[in-house]
Amino acid sequence: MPVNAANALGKRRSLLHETRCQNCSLSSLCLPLALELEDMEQFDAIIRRRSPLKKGESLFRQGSAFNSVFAVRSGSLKQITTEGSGEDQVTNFYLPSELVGLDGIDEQIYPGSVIALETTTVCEIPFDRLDSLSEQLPELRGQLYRSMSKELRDDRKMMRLLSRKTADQRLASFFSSLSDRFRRRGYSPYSFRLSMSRADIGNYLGLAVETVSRILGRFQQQGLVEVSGREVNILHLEALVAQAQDDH
Amino acid sequence: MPVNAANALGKRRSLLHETRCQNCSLSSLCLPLALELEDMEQFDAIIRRRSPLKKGESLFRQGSAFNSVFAVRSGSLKQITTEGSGEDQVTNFYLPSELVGLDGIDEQIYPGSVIALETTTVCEIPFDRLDSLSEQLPELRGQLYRSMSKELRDDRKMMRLLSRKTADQRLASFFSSLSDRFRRRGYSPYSFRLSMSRADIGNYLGLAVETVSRILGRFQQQGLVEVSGREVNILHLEALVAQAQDDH
DNA sequence: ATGCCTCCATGACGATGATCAAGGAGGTGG
DNA sequence: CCACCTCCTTGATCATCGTCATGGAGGCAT
Repeated sequence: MPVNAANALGKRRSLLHETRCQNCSLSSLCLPLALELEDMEQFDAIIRRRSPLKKGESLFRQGSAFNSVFAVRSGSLKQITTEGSGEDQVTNFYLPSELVGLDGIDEQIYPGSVIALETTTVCEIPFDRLDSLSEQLPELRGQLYRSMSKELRDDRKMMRLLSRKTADQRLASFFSSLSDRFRRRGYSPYSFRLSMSRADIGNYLGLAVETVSRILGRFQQQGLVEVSGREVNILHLEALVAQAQDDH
Repeated sequence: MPVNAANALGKRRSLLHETRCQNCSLSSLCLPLALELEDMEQFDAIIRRRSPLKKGESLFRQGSAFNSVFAVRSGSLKQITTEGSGEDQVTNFYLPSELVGLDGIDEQIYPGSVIALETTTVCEIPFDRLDSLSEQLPELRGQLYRSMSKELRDDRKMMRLLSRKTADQRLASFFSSLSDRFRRRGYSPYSFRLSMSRADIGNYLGLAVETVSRILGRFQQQGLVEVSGREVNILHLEALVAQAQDDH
């Protein structure tokens, strides 16, 4: 088969199979999850495909104009906000199917930069189109409300973590939460690769890098996990979840 | 005038002047802020009035079924979440015009209890009616999206506060934020009464009560504020705001 | 390979804020 | 008016975790 024929086929395949919500393996987790096939096509029509982001590239920058929300298709990202002359703060990590940018609706400006932690593809959803479509599709509207509501709940959990949990509990929470998110996406909840650095983790959890390192070492000694660089093997998930609770 | 006539008049007055959005002094801050008069009447029609909550009474309990969101009309409330056998965590304070309960949409359950800090009146907005009305009124829908988005942004700020700021900065942030919220509501930004206890403040900010006391004392010595019990007098708002930034 | 990054681990020290303890103030109900 | 309770303050001590410092490991370009 000539090379360009293969390319054309590849292009066609991706158009047919990869870039449409119906064929997306994430459709049961993503925004259109509640839609009928017919409605999904309408939704699909407003999506803009994006070329993949490379590690370190930003989806958008803090302060730039809000136009779209984004659904992560593959890879992962971090959100960072810079305030005054203070240093950055990692406020979120995003995994496939999660919605990025919802906190920009209010002021029509993105309140933080979002940066790819690895090669990452996203679906861009122009918000004005999404809003009008949500007028016609109650299911879509409901799902959008639910997504935002869930993010609010998750934030409250994070606030609890930051204000009441010890460093060990924070790390344990972080790993069990990651494990759970991988599980929901069909990956192994026991064995995965961290796409973020220790510094990112520490910043997110309100801990110094050194503390993260030390505690990971301790977890390893206790036989809870096996960590080698960014490869993680959870040996004793139960115990980790128990550690994560703050009811010592 | 006979007593029951006075009562009837009182009832009528409140119906005409106090219980309708058009006449509410908060309408420029509250959910229907973007609505035309005509649309506001529609919105008004789905509101359920509630008899005032007394101090300590709960609007709803953690875990109870989600049916409505609430707009605070007067007074103030705190949201507290209890996790496992751990102690309570104060996750929010609500002032007039703010929306309570948005984080319950997702799981159709309120994720925390909401308790009046003083005599408090709220407007109940059944969510299913709000949702259908938001189909017909794009302005209302937009405002709802914006409210949730704003809450997300505020949460991110709180996360930053909890993970990066010192105890002094937290208190300074808390007071300047309160000051600002009072100002927006037409009250003095310099002189107000705290409706929450030191314990609530500490819990909310991730600090021990003792620390809150000590730092308030220090602020007072520095001439930043005057505090007597729950009465607060801000003497040097600029300095307080400066303290609040974490760019020492 | 070699050098130069960034990232990660580990040790020593110190500061910030939690905990423990005790007492005062103010409000409420008898 | 007194007793009691909750709320608040202040002091002393201690632990957790941040900071500083150093060295190793791995990736990437030359």
